[in-house]
Amino acid sequence: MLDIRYIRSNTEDVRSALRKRHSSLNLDELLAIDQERRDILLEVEDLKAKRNQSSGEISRIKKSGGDPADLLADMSAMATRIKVLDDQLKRIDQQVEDWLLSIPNVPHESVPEGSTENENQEVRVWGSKPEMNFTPKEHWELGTALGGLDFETAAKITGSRFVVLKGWAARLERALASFMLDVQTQENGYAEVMPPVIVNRDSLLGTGQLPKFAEDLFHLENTAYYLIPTAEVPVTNLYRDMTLPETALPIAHCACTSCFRSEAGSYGKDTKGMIRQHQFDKVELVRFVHPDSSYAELELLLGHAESILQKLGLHYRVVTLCTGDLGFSSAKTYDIEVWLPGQGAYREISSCSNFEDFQARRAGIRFKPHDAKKSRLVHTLNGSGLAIGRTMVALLENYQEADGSVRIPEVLQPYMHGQQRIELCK
RNA sequence: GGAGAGGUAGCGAAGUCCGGUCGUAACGCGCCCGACUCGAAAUCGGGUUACGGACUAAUAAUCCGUACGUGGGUUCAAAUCCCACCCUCUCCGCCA
Repeated sequence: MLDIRYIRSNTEDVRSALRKRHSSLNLDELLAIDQERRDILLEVEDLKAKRNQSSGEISRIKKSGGDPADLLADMSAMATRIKVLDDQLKRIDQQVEDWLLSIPNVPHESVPEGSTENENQEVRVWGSKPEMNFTPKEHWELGTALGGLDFETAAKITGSRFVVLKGWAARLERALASFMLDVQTQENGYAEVMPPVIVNRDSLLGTGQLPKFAEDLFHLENTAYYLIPTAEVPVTNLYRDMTLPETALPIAHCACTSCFRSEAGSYGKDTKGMIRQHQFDKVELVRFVHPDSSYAELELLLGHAESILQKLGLHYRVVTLCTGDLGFSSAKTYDIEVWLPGQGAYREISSCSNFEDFQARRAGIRFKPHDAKKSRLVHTLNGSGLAIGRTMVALLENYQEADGSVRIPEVLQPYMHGQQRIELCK
């Protein structure tokens, strides 16, 4: 959410940001209702000031045994008017709120302009494509043949876009989670949490999934609860409506949770395999930082996510999302795209974003500067470190051998009871 | 699921029965500044909510409004009375 005062005084900047995002929102309407709101506010607050004064007088008159009948008549008329104005105000407050909740974040100046992912900007490439003297297979083919991935059974017990992991695959899922969490907690300073994967509306409003993107979420029938699409939601909301001491910043948390996405509107995309599932596990990194350092913090966060791929020896590239591809709440996002030899494509495995104060304003996350009276909004950042299912996909495709087996990278072997190779699962 | 108790500043807590300068919110603790001290403790003095609006270059000062879990209602006036909901705690039931 943007600050209405910022929109008022920097209207052209916001308009230009909306244009870059190809948004058709018309700010004039918002500015008009904002003006109307303040006009009403002015009148009703003036009346309330008078009411407060008279109320005190009535009290005094009554205490000294007098009769405040004249004042009471005045007050009655005033009360009626105040009620009318308060009702108007409530309606218009809601309108302003709805408006503000629907305006996307302003992209950072370093974000390239563009309309589709084709205009994302490559930042760097790490490693190189593995050399294979055979035609690499896709992960679902390998994983199914090796007995670890079972899409058919998942379809029976639940439906499409689910998978049953068996044997080595189930263990590899756990191994990856442990490995990633160990790196982030032991080397990169994140404090691990395990939050609920079911959250309420306020939490989803706080991070920006609601009200605009309800169709992407699983809503639990007859409740006010939703399944989380990412641990970003519960972890960011750990500090909702709190003012933190400045010395506490930066705060860094990591969490491994299941994530649930309805994938409405992605029919036909990635229908085979584990790339796009309704349920998947992900290690998420979340940082709460001082506004002055949030872009340095974004580079740091990106590095933490990259370190996992480097340790796993997986070739990847980093891209900056262009304005047209940028998420609603984000001011700047780097995607890490891992190379998948079977697909012959780079695919997103992590997304690292700086939300600046966009989420903090919605969620009421502030800090108290040591040298100032007023609290300020923190900046929030998050990134995947990493999506576990997609990491398994990358491992299968990158470490496959001509005979259909798959090598396990050394750093993971301790987590796999020393297993060095995935062969047919009995 | 049943019964009971509770939700007021950073924390504890008074006020609620019987509505009226009680929200810059008693009192205690904590925290900040000062005095005393070589320094500290103790003691003494002072200060210490957030948000919105007006005025502003200002996220400074000042003025006004709002907020006693949340949302409604009654009233000239609600922390206080009425209704609904949420959360916490205790006991019982059920249960991984």
